[in-house]
Amino acid sequence: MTRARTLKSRQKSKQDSSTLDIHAVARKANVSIATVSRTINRIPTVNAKLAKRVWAAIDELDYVPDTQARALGSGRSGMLGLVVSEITNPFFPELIQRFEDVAIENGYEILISSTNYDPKRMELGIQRLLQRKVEGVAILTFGLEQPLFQKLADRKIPLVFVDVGPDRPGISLLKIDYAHGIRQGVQHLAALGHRKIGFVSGPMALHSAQSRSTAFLKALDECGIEVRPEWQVEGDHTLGGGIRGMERILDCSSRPSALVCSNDMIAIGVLHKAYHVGIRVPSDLSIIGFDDIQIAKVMFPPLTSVQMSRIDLANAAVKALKAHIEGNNPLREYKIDTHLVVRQSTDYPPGAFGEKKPS
Amino acid sequence: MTRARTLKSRQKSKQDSSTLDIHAVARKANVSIATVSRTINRIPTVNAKLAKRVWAAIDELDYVPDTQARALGSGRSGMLGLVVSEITNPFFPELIQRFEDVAIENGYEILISSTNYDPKRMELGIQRLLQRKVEGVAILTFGLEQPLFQKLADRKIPLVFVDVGPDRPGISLLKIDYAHGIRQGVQHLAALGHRKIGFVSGPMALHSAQSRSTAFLKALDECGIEVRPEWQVEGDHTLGGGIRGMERILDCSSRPSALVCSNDMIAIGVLHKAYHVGIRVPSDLSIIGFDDIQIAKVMFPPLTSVQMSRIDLANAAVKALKAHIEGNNPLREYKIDTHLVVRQSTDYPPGAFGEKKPS
DNA sequence: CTGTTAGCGCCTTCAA
DNA sequence: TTGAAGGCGCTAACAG
Repeated sequence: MTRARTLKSRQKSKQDSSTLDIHAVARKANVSIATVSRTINRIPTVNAKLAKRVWAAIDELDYVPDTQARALGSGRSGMLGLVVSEITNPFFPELIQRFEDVAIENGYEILISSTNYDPKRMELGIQRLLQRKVEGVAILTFGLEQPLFQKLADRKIPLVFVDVGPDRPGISLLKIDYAHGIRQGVQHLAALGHRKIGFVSGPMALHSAQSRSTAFLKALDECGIEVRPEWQVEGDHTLGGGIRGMERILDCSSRPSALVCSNDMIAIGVLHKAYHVGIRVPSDLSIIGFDDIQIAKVMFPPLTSVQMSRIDLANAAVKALKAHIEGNNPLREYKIDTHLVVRQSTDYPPGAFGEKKPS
Repeated sequence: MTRARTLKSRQKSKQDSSTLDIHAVARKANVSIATVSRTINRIPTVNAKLAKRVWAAIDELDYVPDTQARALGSGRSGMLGLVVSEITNPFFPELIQRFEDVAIENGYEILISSTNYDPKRMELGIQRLLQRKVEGVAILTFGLEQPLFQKLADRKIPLVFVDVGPDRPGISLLKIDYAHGIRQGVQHLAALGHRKIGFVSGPMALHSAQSRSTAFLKALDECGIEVRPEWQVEGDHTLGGGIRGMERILDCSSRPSALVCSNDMIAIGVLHKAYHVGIRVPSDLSIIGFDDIQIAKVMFPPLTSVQMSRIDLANAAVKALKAHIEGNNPLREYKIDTHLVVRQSTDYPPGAFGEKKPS
């Protein structure tokens, strides 16, 4: 069966006569390719002398192993997928950065897919993740339709969701304690004397937006503050959503003295609109955001916000995925805390002292 | 030499008896794997009837071709690398998003690598790009040390740089016309009556920061405005850089009435610091940013900024890379325009009317 | 502990 | 136009 040793030379762009592959290294180091492979993979049973020769050869040739081939041979792609809603919302880059760092620390590469709230786009993204044979996927979209992830689940790819997800093996949840931070926010406002508090929510189709809204209503109740439906407006988690939300508030017959927002982008939109119509923050209106993104602290005034740690989120996500992949008894749920960061967008309600009402 | 047909069963996690690979599809469609491959790759010579059968089989089995294997077989990874400085600077996500969109439209996947201004991190990132066998890399870091990209160049991987880069085949440049937008900015200030104009630069190690600074000085000269070295302060392209830059300006014996900033993050930092010490914008101090990131327009006051189109940048980068990869006479340079967007952070200098100086 | 060798899943020439 | 079969570069039994 020995066939003519056809000098391998397909149309591919071979630079020199021999390709810079594991064979070249093996030749140079005078060992077998298996030894080279073992050395690269840091398998401890390799003779130190040989290993040194191998590394030297690698160095000299400037050899870089081909990840694709490695993945094919080993059956492990070494990639984690990360699905986010919208990369242009500053919350996500901060999350992505941390996720990437942690993933790399753990020997994984990441493949990012941003859905932009578009199911079609999301489906394509998932298709790509599938094709690249990701070993696990963190879906940090905060509530987009889960049916779309069915394909991933079908292939038994470990998954991490935020808040809620199917109760099946291979799936973990990052349970965010919205209630805690939001309660702190409402209590903070109540302590300042606010009784007229509104809420600009995210899209109610998003579970996370619902949770925040619910947490707000509950906190209001706990403080014995009346809920005014008119002051519960729905936006989306963008600047525009905040601006439109504020416009809705402006239309109210009577206006709230404080507004809690479902995320910082909304809060910034609200703030912007407020100034635009001459409402001063915090003297006329107190505002609380959610997420505590980086720019929150340099807004004018610096935004009081409920912080949700991107670091904790990313850490937990990678940790969960890794546990699933390696079979190290992954947890079903990972708790993520939230807490209030008080800055200057909240203050006493107007007229709290001496009824000085702005005209 | 015929060896026992060992039922393929390495430790790998095979789900069922047969893997869901191209063979399964071929079997189901009653064709050879070659035909399946051709069908998937949309090679026109495939009989329509067969193709239909193949697609049906693919659909039924929910088959997804393995990109890794495909890459190995074809020698094309289908990936483009994108190196950015700092994913948490809002300028970059806007760029990344567009780059990704365009890349996908053109059949490429992207691999992002953010350097965080850290050479070590950058080297690791490049290593990863190499391992993944990217077909081209856009280095949109605006000026980090190029020697680090030697490895990419050595392997003849098509490269795109911003502003400057080695003049070699396979390398294109995105030439940004900083001068135009910055001149507009300075002229705008001059027209308002400003004669005392300072500049908060980015790190001068960055070519793009130098270019902006140079463009500023040139524009000043063109307007016949005196350059005051004390008012040229160096920062970095972050919020902190802006805050520190403003602190340096505050230390000056006499203060400028307007400040041009090397990017929006600096401008926002400056704005923040200014308010912090009671300087009003734009009545006491006019500020111009650069980049025109999304949040610039919702700052208080909305930031006047020199816009550099992320869309144009991303489009040109992918276009250049694609031209190189496919050998379609790529251009050496692609021009990117900049222009001023006037908002409310610029106004007449203090005392322009009736010498009303704030105490 | 090292070397030999059979795949991994696909692409692509080659012969039919 | 289709099918058969040899790589692509690497990993991981298996035998020594």
